[in-house]
Amino acid sequence: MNIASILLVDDHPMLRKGVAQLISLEDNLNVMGEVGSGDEAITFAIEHAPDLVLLDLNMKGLSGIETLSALKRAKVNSKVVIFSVSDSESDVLQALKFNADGYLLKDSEPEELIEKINHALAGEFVISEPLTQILAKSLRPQSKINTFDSLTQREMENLKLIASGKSNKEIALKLGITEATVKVHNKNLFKKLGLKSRVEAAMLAVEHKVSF
Amino acid sequence: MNIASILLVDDHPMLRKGVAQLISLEDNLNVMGEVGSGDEAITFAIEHAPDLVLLDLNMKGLSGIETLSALKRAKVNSKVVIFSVSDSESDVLQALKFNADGYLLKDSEPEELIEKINHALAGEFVISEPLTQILAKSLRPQSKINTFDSLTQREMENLKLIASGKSNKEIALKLGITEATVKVHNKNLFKKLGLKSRVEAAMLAVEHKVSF
DNA sequence: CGTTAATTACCACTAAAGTAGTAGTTTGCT
DNA sequence: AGCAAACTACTACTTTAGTGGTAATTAACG
Repeated sequence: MNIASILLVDDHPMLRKGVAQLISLEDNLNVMGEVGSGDEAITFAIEHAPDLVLLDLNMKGLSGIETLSALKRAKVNSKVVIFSVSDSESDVLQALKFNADGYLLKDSEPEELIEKINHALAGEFVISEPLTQILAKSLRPQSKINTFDSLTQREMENLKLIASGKSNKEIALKLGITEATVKVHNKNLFKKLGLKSRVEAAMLAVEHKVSF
Repeated sequence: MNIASILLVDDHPMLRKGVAQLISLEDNLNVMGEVGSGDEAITFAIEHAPDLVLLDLNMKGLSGIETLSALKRAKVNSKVVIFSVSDSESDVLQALKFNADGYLLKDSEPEELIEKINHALAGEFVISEPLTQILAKSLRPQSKINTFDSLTQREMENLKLIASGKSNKEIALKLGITEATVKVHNKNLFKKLGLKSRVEAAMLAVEHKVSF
């Protein structure tokens, strides 16, 4: 196996040194460069095409996510693994959304870090153990389904049909009621949920993973 | 710590025995019962309220998912962990959707199984290692983003704003163009994607995880 | 037996959304 | 230079959506 080149991106030089040291102990890994900002990371990555970029999330200047996004847009052929202290759901999900190749926590054990980096290099998506629950949670029906508790059956049916792209006329046909009645249900459900339009209703429905 | 009671649900007696044996070796775990079908599982669970149900997915009669769904509906206060050979995305996602408390693969190492069961009992969501990638994948933007390749920049912007619930007027304001122009863009993008309304556009956008 | 909530339905509008066709600019490509 | 694509804008409609108010029917609750 070849030696894999790694770019460290973090605005804390101390931490960079620590990680660099750790990585340098591995025979098959090589720290190709260290930079302290997103801008530098992008420049460096485009220039040198490292096999993997270990990217801090909370940086001054360009944020980690922005950097990630820029790297992916630039079609840099490097794996990009987020390396962060944050275990917040939104951070993890954002990273996923922008196609990070992994998300590792800074408080991981050194051995775990090395292991996961190797897996990431092999093309696997890697994520620190404690985050699996977050992933799972975000895929579940939100408990916020309570939001819909105030809706009557009919209103709920309307909501689902709206979210499946149906017009009022089609809904009326499907439910065997008049379009006027459909409008009444819509009006009421909009008011209950504080919505302005059927589009908002549809989006709310998917957010809360209403099953159609 | 108390001894946790476990119900095994699997239509293969041999496998049940194997797992039962494995579990019985643990001091803090106790196999409270073994059943071979979803129906029996539901009856048993309601009757005896085990701390955890280890539930096979592919059973004759009531499927594992149906059983899971029934158990959750019945508000049985047991953790339900799926125990399956299937690592297919749809199975895992379905299990999540119906609020399984975990998803473990039958080819897990015995130690891992025991460990994960304990974690599940402690309230954690558990999942076999190889499945983390599946979870991650299903959260990512589908590669189908190609669908939107035919759209121009402006059409794309319109799409995003539509999907964020904005009206044509609001879109016009935001983009600094007239409402008439917004309608033109909408018309064109609807035609390109074969859509009938902005609601369909919005739904397509979320399906493909367009970033807003 | 009242009362309330849910469902249905109409009317009368106002406001959005969507469709068709025409057309002027700019930009990039040949 | 010439063409195509993208972006802009307008006119003129037609269709959907959404709001407000009124009201009858039914089922559930106390």
